[in-house]
Amino acid sequence: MKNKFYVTTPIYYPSGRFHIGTAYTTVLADSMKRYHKLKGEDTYMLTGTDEHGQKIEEKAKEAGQTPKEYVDKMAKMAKELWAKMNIQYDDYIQTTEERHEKIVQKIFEIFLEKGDIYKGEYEGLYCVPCETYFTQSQLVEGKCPDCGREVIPMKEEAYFFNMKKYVDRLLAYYDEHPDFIKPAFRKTEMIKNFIEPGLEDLCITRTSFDWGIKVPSDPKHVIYVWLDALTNYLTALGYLSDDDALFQKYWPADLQIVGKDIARFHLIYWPIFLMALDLPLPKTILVHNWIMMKDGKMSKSKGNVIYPETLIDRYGLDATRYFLLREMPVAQDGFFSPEAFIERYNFDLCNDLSNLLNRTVSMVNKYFEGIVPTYNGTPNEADKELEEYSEKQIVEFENKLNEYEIANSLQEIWNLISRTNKYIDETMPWALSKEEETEKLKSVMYHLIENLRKIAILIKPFMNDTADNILRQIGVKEANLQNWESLKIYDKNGGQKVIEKGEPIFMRLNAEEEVEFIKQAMKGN
RNA sequence: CGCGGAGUGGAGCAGUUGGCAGCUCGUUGGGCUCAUAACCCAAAGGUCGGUAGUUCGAGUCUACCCUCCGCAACCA
Repeated sequence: MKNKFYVTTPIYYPSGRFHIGTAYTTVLADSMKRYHKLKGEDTYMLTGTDEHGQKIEEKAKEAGQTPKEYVDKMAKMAKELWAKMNIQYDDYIQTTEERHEKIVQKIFEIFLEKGDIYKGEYEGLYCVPCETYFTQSQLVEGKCPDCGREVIPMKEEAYFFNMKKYVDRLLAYYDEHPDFIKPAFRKTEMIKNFIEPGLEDLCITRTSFDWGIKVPSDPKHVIYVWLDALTNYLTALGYLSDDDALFQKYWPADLQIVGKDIARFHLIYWPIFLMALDLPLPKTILVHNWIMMKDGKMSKSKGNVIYPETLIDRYGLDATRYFLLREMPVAQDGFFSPEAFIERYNFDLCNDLSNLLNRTVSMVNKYFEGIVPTYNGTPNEADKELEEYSEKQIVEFENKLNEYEIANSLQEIWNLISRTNKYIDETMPWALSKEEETEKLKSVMYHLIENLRKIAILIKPFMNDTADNILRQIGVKEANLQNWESLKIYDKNGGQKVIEKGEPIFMRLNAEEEVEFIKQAMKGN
């Protein structure tokens, strides 16, 4: 029986163009999926868009479209971006699809019957012109943060979910499942900030706007964002539908990735909803931080917004994915800067990785007419050491990745790349050639090609095309030398022909020019 | 007020269970020539925010304090 791996991204709110942060979350999910797939697991990845609510209604009006026309257009754009980024999602859910809306209504009625939902009054500070409620802390100088006008206390009839009923169970669950929340400090944050002071019941309906899922038994109410949005992870699998085969197979989720802005909803309300439905909880919810700019958050007015397309079009998909994953620490905010991007490109990708491939292919051609020698033991002192080091790095890599320390796991791969570059200097193949130490030279070439093979497999989840390119250039064709299992093999490579002239996978960039290019692109946005 | 995170050589960061302070970039010097002026080696550079304490020994534990960032509940 194969392991299964179900990974989700949040459903994004399509009120504007997706920026690099959205791309980051999705690349993270995609990479984890590809990693588990490469290990032979049965994987399933879900992404989508959260398409209800007042803001969408407004955006649609601005665009002169119906809300549904608007969200369909946005979903199409999102899918185009994910195609461009080679995201292997298995399903894309839109919360305006019938398969979702029907089930959300069903879930609402279940909660109502169970007595988890009750009708009450929502009280808040209301801005009449903006038709929006705000909390005290959202106000700017006591006034509406959007239009600056006075807000007035208002009440409206609303349904609430009885969160208090489940608090103890939630805390017990936190306690018994240390892997449930990563990084762990998010758990402390939730407990200290929201649970200990007394968890409030969650308002789950509104009557002040229309663009949402109607409550079947009380249709003047529209189901408010969180019950609608969070349940997408279930409805996409066909939960409570006529065909729930996917649900049976994949639930509970193995990994749910969310940004820190929506941590509270995923770490408190979401598990409680699941408990109320008597469903198992996801194994891990990974909360990642944000991509910041040197001068703070990305914003159009600061002219520091970077879109993924800009980087992909000029530097390629793999370089962009590499930068995001390598530079963002997950548990801490990461910083984007044009300088850092170009440095990563030039140093890590060109100098270290691409150059290692290039010099190796060139030497195999020069010394052995392009035929990779077969394994002949370890006649060089350095061979054995390299083998041991490589083996160790693969373990380190997996340890880090399994803890979702993505940036560090990539670091471990690059340590292996550096070590392999160093191995060339240690063994000095050019000297071995001159001295006609053929057996030793063969061993060196073998070990270089073998390490490149392993490096290619290791980077495959993150940089698929680059991995394939490396394997092609070193002539590795058999499938059983390209899968995850084959990382354990060290003596079955060889005999094949490398390409005659190495093709640089990354070419060195002119740092000054490119930094300027990215800066201009950011201003242009 | 409260809660969470961070404060380590010029810059950006690692430092699970306390035991000679590491990495990348930059700087300086050297090596090599297979490779994209790339690659490899070496050196300089830090009283690990502050104070007090626990300990044979603390960047790592405790207390208090300072600075920066974020959160503060229905804003997606």
